[in-house]
Amino acid sequence: MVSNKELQESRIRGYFIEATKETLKGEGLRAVNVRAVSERAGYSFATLYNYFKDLNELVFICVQDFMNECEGFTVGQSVNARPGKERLKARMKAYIGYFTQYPGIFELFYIERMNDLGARQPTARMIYEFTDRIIHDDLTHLIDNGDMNREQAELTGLNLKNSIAGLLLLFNNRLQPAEYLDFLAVADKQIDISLSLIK
Amino acid sequence: MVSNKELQESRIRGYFIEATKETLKGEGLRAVNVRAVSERAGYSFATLYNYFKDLNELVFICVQDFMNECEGFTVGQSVNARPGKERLKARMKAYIGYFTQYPGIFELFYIERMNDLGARQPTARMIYEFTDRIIHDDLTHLIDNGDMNREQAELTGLNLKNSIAGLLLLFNNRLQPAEYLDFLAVADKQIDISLSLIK
DNA sequence: ATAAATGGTGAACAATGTTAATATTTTTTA
DNA sequence: TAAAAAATATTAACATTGTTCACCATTTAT
Repeated sequence: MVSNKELQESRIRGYFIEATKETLKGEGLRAVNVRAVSERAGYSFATLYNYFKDLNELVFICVQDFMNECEGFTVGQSVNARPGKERLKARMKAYIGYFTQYPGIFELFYIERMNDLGARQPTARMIYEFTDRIIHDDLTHLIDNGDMNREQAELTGLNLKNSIAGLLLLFNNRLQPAEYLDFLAVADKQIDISLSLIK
Repeated sequence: MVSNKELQESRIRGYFIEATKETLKGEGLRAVNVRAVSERAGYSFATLYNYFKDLNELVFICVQDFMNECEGFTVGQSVNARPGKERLKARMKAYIGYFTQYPGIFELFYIERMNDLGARQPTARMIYEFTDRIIHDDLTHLIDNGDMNREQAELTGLNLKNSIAGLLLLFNNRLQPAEYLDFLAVADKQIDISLSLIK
């Protein structure tokens, strides 16, 4: 059971977390600063430090929430696709769509420096394994269906993880390709290459 | 012809650029700040602004130099490899080696925000096309040799570019895989997948 | 020799993260 | 219920970093 005190404390933490998430989605990571977030949460900037070790901790607490949201989105965008190659492709496209719609969240997942390395190691691993989780169902389905073997599935997953991270990095951070439509075409091609081990 | 004035000016710019490059290679991008670089160059921090628009401009001027260095390194590391698949693989490994040896340069190429977007567009394109340039010779060789067609070469290049960027991003920024030896093994696998369209 | 231009510098300001002392509110207790 | 104690929130202050500007020194031109 939770005491009143714990409940109240977790509510206030929630206000800060919500303010951070809104800022991240709206204005991006660079707009997230102690004063802006605290004002949005309805507190003075110093109050933040009564509930979080530092700004970095607060920011990385958002990762879990965004993961769930992103996973829900990709699954939702692929309900009508046939399990296997078709659904995997749909999910990858949704995944890419999510991170281009919210470049601030991409920054948070892949770019932002994790200052306190030891403490953030679990987060780093979580992020690393996040793509795997989204891919997992369909790769299993493809293996069970005899469309590829375990080895090929592993390689496909590795290639998807790396190439999509790179694709998003180059588009979000380097604006290459410069036009969104060109980017979508390249993304489409890239997914097809990654899935070419499937029978 | 260059006037005395131009020569002197370009020398001083060179001192700042050299100081920035040393800092980038040694302590990384986060150690690059106006006061540290200026002191290393032997001038006051304010002097920097007599020669460069801002710190960002100075930092991005280094890109060209590092590109040349990186290209020289990858070519040097692959002189004994047979042109085609073998040399391409050697070059990709050298490329990866360069950016893991100097994570600060990786940050500069792929991560660091380009503040003034319009002005930095050429740099962004240059970086985007840099990998292509390193890959180009061997892909051409493979096409001429009948080991793959033009379409397959394009896809291979795209996949290499994206997946290696992603691989480096995840290792340098998220420490995944956590051990360098594991990372090398993953990198090796990843290159093989990308090159699997070659006969 | 003096005036003008050039180049270099420190002072100063703004933004941001963070800490510590202070003020305020809530809770406890006599 | 009123005073004391505990908790919570806020303001003041400092450090770091990027940047601008007025000023000083030095060189160059007249």
